[in-house]
Formats: sequence, structure tokens, C-alpha cells
Amino acid sequence: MREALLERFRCAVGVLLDECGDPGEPPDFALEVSRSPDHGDFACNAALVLAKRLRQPARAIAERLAAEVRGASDWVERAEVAGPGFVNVWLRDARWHDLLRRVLEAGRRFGHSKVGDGRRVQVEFVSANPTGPLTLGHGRQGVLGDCIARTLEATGHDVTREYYFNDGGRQMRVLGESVKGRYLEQLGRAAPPPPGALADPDAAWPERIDGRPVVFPRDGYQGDYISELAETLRKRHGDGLVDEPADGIFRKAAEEAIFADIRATLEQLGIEFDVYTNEMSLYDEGRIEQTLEDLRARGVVYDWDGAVWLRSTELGLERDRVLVKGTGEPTYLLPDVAYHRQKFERGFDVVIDVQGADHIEQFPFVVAAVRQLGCPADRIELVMHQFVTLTRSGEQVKQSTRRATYVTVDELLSQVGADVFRFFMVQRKAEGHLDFDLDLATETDWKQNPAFYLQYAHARTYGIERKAREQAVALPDAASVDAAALALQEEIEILKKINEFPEVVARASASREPHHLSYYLRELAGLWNPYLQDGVRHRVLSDDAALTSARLGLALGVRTVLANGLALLGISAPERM
RNA sequence: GCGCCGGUAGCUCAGCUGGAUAGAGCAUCAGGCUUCGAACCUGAGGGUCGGGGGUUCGAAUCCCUCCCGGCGCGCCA
Repeated sequence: MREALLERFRCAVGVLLDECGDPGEPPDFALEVSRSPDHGDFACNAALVLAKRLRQPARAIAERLAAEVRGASDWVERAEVAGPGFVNVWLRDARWHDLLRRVLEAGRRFGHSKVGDGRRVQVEFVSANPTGPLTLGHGRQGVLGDCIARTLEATGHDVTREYYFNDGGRQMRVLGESVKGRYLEQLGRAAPPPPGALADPDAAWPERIDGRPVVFPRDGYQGDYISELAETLRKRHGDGLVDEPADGIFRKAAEEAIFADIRATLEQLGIEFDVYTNEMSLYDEGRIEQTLEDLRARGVVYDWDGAVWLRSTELGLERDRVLVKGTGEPTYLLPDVAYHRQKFERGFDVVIDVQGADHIEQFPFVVAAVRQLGCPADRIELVMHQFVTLTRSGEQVKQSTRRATYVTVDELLSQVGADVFRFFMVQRKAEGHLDFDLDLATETDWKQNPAFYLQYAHARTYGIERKAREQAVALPDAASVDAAALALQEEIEILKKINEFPEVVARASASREPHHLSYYLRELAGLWNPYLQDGVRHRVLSDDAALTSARLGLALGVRTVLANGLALLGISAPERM
């Protein structure tokens, strides 16, 4: 539809250029869906773009173009010049009537496309190390990544959701030490560190208290779940683990239990990963060593001060970075390079890393290194998101996994449920902070969440369906739906909004910005709810059989788009609430 | 100091490749349930789009500069 009109404008522009003896390339101009109904269905700015080049007033050019477009009188109702030189085009309403048939025919695939052409895309997200429960920040990333994956799938991509975690480094060692510390404290063989020392990283750290040693690590994990893990081990093994190394059963038990909790949380959120990759497997497969060797062969690595460095300055970055520490242990960077290289070896066409703002510094180094290894590094995309900031009585609360000052996904989830949680998290664009006011998180406030507004609009279409069945009124299907009777302006507006849906999905997918969907759905529901409310101007079920059928068709169309849109956000679309 | 991200209504935020009178939600105020679902709807007030320059027919959007906030700048991950 838009294409046909665009073509019409292109021809008109071509004719105009010829007449003026301008042999140049036709200019880029826009044909946009008008923002306001006063401006018709589409607006074209070609005259404004051409004015200077042709040295003619924009409105005069616009008049010529408008006349040309009016020629297509079988589907163009009128074309007017407005403002500084826009051409506004109204289409005959009949143009929208075919839409419902297409919507009902496509059903749950309406809005989907095949532009991805089966390209293999990996989306890596969450990737939290199993050292504690998922925080709101992880929750945001989880929902963001999952929605990106969903929109990519809807546009014909072959998507792999992947979770990567480091089980080799210091973090996991400290985790084991933390659990063992609490274990020994519970047995009375160690003294807990004073709370003041835990709270303040600069405070003095006593070696012994009342004759008992303080074994809990200075930078240990302070959450209650650590004590609970220790207690579980103590109940099962008594004091039989006193001489076990912290890096053994303590670490392993903690990792397994925490990971099981993380997976349970993700499941509740409706997030399912296809692949979990851990750092250790990269070592086991020799990929770390191989990567280092290959980087060395490329001449981008050197030894200095007992460590192995990446010559990233020569790759255009601001400093060199350590790949292997003086201790012989790789930094985080080297496994990350090996991992991204492995992604390409696995045949992904596009690799998307969803990461928090605190990790972006690392990204250019990984890309530069991987490029040196011959990978198509420009196919790695970074989707960066800011943190969730917590406010309590007007003040910001710092979140820290280690110090256990955070709100977990589980806590909020049990309060508001997965639907509201997901909507809340995907509402805003990723680059902005997401402010979470702990004082406002009461039940009454969540009741007026926009997520319910969308679900309510959806449920109301079922309310009408139930009523129609009661009255033995037949529902239209793709073959029988006939929207010709829809003539009210608000009905046309709804049809036009439905018509936008595929474009919105395409844009959300291409830009990796699922928040566009949530705003679009709010707009659609914002047309539909008032329409249903106004039973004075119009009712769906009436004595007029054709009109009733058409409006039922409209209801089914709205329902389809709401359901499909909600599905892309991973939010349920209930039949009643 | 350098880099990345943000600054739009009282609050939380949209604003697609520059377009016409800058939009939602919440909050506030005034109204609306005998009829398809009031978890809803109608209306009102509320803005120097952080400040200042520039490009353009046209700037919240692009360029420069300054101010404010977040994050990062480790042989931590």
C-alpha cells in the first residue's frame, strides 16, 4: 500500500525533474504515516526537499505532486498541500478493509516476517556467575535479552540463547571460602568477623577473636544464603568437612545449589536458555592456550614484567592489557576472546552480547583481538544497558552481590508476578537507567501497572466473544470477515494502528530495542479500550448483522495483535482477568 | 583527566532515517457504572526538550561548547 503510493510519488518527482532539465539523481524523500488524522493517512516531504534544488517555492512543487497523486483516484481519496509544503494523502477507507482478512489469516504469525532469512544469531545474556541470587539488574538483562531473542525469531532468524559463566576464577574461590567460613563459625571453630569490619572495606580485620580464628574472607559473600548453604552441609556431614579444602566440596556444593536457584528463577520469568557455556570447558578443550598461541603468532602479544600482554595500543585502543597474569593465571580477557572466537567457529552469523554498563570497557578489546584471529568481528554487536537503581525514601541504595545489598528477582517476582515484572523491565530503552522505587512497590501501585491495561484490553475481546456466543451470533473468520461496514473514524484509526504492527516488530528486531513494542501496544490498547467503553456511540453487538460481524472482526484483529505483541514480550494474554 | 550512557510536564519515561500544534503513564483537579468487563472512560491544568552557539526551508533529533548525574578507566570478574 505504502509502496504503491511511494512509487507514485517517485514518478511524479521524476517528471518534475525532467521538466526542469535536471538530469541528476532523484533526491531521498520521506513518505510517512501521518501522526495526526488531520494530516491524512500518509505525508510526503518531497516538495520541501526539492524546493532549493529547483529554485521554486515548496508549496508550488507540492501542488504539482498532489495533482499527480490524485490521478490514482481509485484508491486515493484526496491529496492536499499543507504547512510549508507537505503533501497529505487520504486513502479510501476500502484500502484498510482487506487488512482484517490478512490478520485473521496469519493468526499468531501476523506481524512476523522472514527478513532474517534463517540467519543464525546468538544472543548471550544474563551470564551471571553463580555466586548469589539474581538481582534486579540481572532480571532486567534477562528480560531484555529474551525479548530481543523473541523479536529476532519473529523476523525469521535462527536464534540461540546462551548463558556464559566463569567458574574458573577468583570469584568462585571466594565463594567456597565464604561457605567454609560460615560452616566453621557454626561449628564454633571460627569467630565471625565483626559486622563493622564487614561493612567497611578499610576497617581493621582481626585475625582472632576470643581465641578463635576469623576465617571468613575479607571480600567474602555476606548474604544469608551463604549461611544457609553452610547449614545444609553441616546437617548432612556434621563436622566431617573441617579439613576439606574450601575449593572442594564447599565451592562445588555452593555453585550447584546457587545455579539451581538461578535456573528456577529464570524459568519463572519465562526465560529458557539453549546453551550454557562455562569458562572451564574452554580450558578443557585447550581453547585458551590455542587462542594465546595464535595471538602470539599474529604478533599482537608480548611479555613484560612477568605477564603476557595484548598489544592493543597498536590495534587502535588506548592501552595494552594483560592476558596472563604474573601468577600464570589468565585474566578475564583471554577466556573471553577464546569464547567469542568459539562463537564464530560454531557458525553464528551474528553475535549479540547483552551487557551491563560496567562491562563495556572490555568489549573493544575482545573485538580487536578476535579480529586479529581472522573472525568477522564486525558481526559482534553490543547491546548495553544501564543499571537498575534502587531508591528508598528518596535515597539511592547501592546494589552489591558481595555485600548482599540488593533486591533479588525472586523477591520482586513473588510480589508482582512474571507478567508485571517483565513489562516493567522492558518498558524503557536499555541505555537509560531504570529507577525502582522501593517505597512505591506496594500492591496497590502495581495494580495500575500498564501491563494490566494491555491484558485487560485483550481479555475484553474475549468478553465480547462470550457475549456473542450467548446470543448465538457467528464470529467471522478469515474467509468471511468483511470490514467494509467500519466507517467511524475511531474504527479506521484502530485498523491503521493494527496495520503498523509488522513495521513495529521489524523495527524492534532490527534495532534490538524491544521497548518499542511495549509503547506500541499501549497505543493500540489506548484506542481499543475507549472504543469499547463508549457503548453509546456504537456497540459491537447490534441488530445490524453486517456491522456486528465487521466489529467482531475488528475485535478479533485487535486481539490477534495484542496477543502476538504480548507474546513477543513474553507476557501472557489472558482470556479473562 | 579520558571514554561510554543519560538530562524532555511535579514524578517515571516515549519520541522511528531531522518535519507540521513535543506525547504517554502516574500524581493533582472536575466528571462518568440499569445496557458487549469501571483493572475502564471523558475533560482540565502542567514544558525556555539541561544552558549557549551553529547547520537547515524546518532541530528534542545533526555539529561545537559548557553544566549536571551514572558507569568505566586493575596482573578483579
